[in-house]
Amino acid sequence: MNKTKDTTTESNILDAAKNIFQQKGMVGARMQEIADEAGINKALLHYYFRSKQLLFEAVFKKAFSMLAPQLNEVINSETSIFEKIKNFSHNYISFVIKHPYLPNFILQELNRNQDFVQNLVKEKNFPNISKFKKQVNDKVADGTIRNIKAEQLFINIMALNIFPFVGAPLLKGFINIGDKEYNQLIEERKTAVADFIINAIKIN
Amino acid sequence: MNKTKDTTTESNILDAAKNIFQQKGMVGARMQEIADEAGINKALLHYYFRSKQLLFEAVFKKAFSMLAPQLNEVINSETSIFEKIKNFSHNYISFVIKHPYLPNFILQELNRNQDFVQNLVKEKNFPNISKFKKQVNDKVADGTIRNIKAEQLFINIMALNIFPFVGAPLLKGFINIGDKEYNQLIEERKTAVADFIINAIKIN
DNA sequence: AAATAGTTTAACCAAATGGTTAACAAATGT
DNA sequence: ACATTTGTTAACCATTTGGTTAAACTATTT
Repeated sequence: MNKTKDTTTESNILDAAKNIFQQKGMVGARMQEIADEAGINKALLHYYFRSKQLLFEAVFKKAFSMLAPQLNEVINSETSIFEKIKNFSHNYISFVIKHPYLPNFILQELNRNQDFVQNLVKEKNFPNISKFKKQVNDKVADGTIRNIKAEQLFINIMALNIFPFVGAPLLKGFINIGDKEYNQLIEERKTAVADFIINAIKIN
Repeated sequence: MNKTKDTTTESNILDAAKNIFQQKGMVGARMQEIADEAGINKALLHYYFRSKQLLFEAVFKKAFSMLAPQLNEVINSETSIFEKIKNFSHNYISFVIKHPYLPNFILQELNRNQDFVQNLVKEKNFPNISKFKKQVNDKVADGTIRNIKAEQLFINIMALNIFPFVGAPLLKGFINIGDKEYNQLIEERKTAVADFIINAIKIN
């Protein structure tokens, strides 16, 4: 019947584990805490997912799969570079506002276990920027945008979109503002980031 | 005599703790591992620093104090905005190449303990961007740079400089390159980042 | 209704972990 | 020389933690 929001034990666990893992990370999270959050016994966690490691991987892959397709979709669409940058920035920031722990969680765990990323790259649907690269190179060649390496532009796009979330505590400190004002700045970035990037690369 | 490189036990410990904490974080680090790294007994850690928490705080503050003054110095210098952006980017990236774990360590721990940042803000020498803010507003007013909020420009500068380090594993995966090629990209960013920013804001 | 398979729990366990203690060694002062 | 402080260690301890077991409970099948 209700396929969208099934409250089976398994998805309950995944949901609870997501909350705890994203707040505390793999090493910081306790199985007991996840069990409590899910309102079940600790042994039941091991019944559904054999170990902490396997539970973590299930949560991580699910989290990653929420972000990767977005990137893929935008970057491989048939629109112009400028449109891609606008769409990606707006979509990504809107999405992450709803899942604020996500980027930090993924970055932290990827840094903790460098090999982990090898695993992800192999999976289908892992973002591939070759199309984007070609597009940038073409537009540099025909004089639409300034001379820039596609890789550098890509890094810049990711940096400007993702960093404000992972660096939020630091930035709030530096700028000396509270949550409310900071969220307002983030909100503005839905369009401001693309404007900034386009100004940086566009010729006339 | 040798004030620069004293190899007293205390600084030995701090050095070992820095290595372990920066790689594994506060929760992931083990006191035994730090003791081993320092080549001493575990009890000696507690003799010098009473607890893991206090040892961690000592390491963290030392790490933070390596980054903050740099930012302060550049941002409060008497040079033009463009010079500031150039200097900061070049200095920061050069510095972090030598201490690659530093940004991720600080960001991670700041995210883990949101209150911690309150502590840092109070300390003297904590970066203050008010001078930078005024400078940006002036330059917007006199038509030197495009209309942009100083806060947004500041976030962008930080993002473009810091993110390539904390997001390295992810970016290497997306761009599909190895360490060597990625380090080369980072090297280029010493100048490329400032060019990008200046292009984004400069009018003619 | 009896048997079977699937789900959930309380109690338990071994290993790991931060921290302590008490004894020992090395400086340091008198 | 002796006493006192400072530095260092091995052994120990209480607690936490991931994981297991066996029993109980529930749904499904026969």
